Amino acid sequence: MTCNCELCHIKSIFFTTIKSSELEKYCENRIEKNVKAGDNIIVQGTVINDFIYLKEGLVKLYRDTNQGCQIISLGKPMDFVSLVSVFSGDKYSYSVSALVDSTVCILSMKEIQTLIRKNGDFAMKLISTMNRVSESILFNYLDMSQKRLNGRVSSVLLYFSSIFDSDSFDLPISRKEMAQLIGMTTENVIRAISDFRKDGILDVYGKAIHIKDKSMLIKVKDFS
Amino acid sequence: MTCNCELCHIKSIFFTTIKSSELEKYCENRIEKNVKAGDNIIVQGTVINDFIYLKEGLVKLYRDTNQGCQIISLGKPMDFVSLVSVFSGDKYSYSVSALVDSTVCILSMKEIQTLIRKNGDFAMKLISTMNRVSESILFNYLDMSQKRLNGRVSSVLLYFSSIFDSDSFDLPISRKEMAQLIGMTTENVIRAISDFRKDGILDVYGKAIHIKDKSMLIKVKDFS
DNA sequence: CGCGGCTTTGATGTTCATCAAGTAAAGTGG
DNA sequence: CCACTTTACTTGATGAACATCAAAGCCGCG
Repeated sequence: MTCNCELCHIKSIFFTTIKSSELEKYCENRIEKNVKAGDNIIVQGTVINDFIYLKEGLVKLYRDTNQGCQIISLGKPMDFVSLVSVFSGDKYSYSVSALVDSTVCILSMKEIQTLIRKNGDFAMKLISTMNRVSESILFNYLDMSQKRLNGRVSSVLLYFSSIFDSDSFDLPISRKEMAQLIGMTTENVIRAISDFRKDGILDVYGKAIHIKDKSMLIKVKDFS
Repeated sequence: MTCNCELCHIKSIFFTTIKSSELEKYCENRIEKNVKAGDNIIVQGTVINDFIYLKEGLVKLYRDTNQGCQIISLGKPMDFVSLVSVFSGDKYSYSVSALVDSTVCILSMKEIQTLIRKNGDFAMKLISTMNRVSESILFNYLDMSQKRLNGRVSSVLLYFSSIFDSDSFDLPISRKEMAQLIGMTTENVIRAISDFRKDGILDVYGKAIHIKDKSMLIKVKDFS
């Protein structure tokens, strides 16, 4: 395989701290894998051997509890996939699956651990990246918990609008998944979207969303 | 100051990876500080210069938002104080204050960064400790969000029972703080505690709590 | 083409927030 | 040390937000 990590658009996460001469070695040992929408990338309860990150696409991080399925966060490239528990336990405490066709890169944990020990700059970079991601997940959660139904749905819609960089997009998740993400019931998510449609804030055709009144949607996010 | 880090009961967090000969240097540069119940240790919005950890006592981590004050988590020794944002931003995104008389140790961030770069074992230890703490805060949040009022209050009471290692203890937080911790109103926290008292699960005299029926309290935690 | 899961709407009930009002406790200044 | 003020605590009544249940249409997939 031709090594192309030098050209990878997210190499800044790890590889700015690695000399080009060394990079080739890591590059060759890595596995790049395409996953289809719906495919599992990580399964809760399995042993952690790999260090996985998302190169392209969109994923959901979730966990199954006896109260049902709970979506912890959505991840895009630059957000980690191999997140929190990678260095804290021996088994994954959550699952990850692709929401759209995606590409992941897989390195062995051992190799990463060796890098941490050998390359202090890499270690620093990794720590700050992981903490930034953990913090954003946690604070997003704290923000969400202060909002009511309509505010939470607005947040999610605006999140998609921002990552797709458009006011028109196809929802990459079902109504049910949105409910699992914001901690409400499917019925009430549907009602919220319906309200937005009736109020002229959105056009909705199934999964296709067009935001007609963005400033209003932002107001709902901030004051609801 | 006599260096006593060798004897510190929480030196395992950091200092098992540091040679005794070197330890003395870090030990001398550190500041040990006693704080009284109610005192601030970290103030949201201030610049991060120090690496602070809790040696003894109990603290609350909280943030002020325009919706009011939100308690993010409680921390005891071995849980970090200088948590998430230490390596992810330049300002604290939360405050920390002591719930009981406590002792903190303060090192300079620069020194810690030097250590990370120089000592790979230290870096690994630090990463896994920080991730373990981040993960436990996040998953505690996820668990809480699946419970209703009485279940959340049970969880908090059982948490205190476990850290004080007794069924009789003085609540180190007010009803209002418990409300901010579990995301409910003060009135409803009081009602929940009142219910437990009426049902013979607790004896309550102000802040003094005695758990009379622990198995019932656990059932409430698990099924409510 | 038929089955199961997703979506949608309505009706009903539960859980919790809000408002109000009063008591107890704790801090403050003379 | 006491009067005063503020903050914490407590209970009840009411209403809002959300879950649950039910029923029906839709869509995709084997």
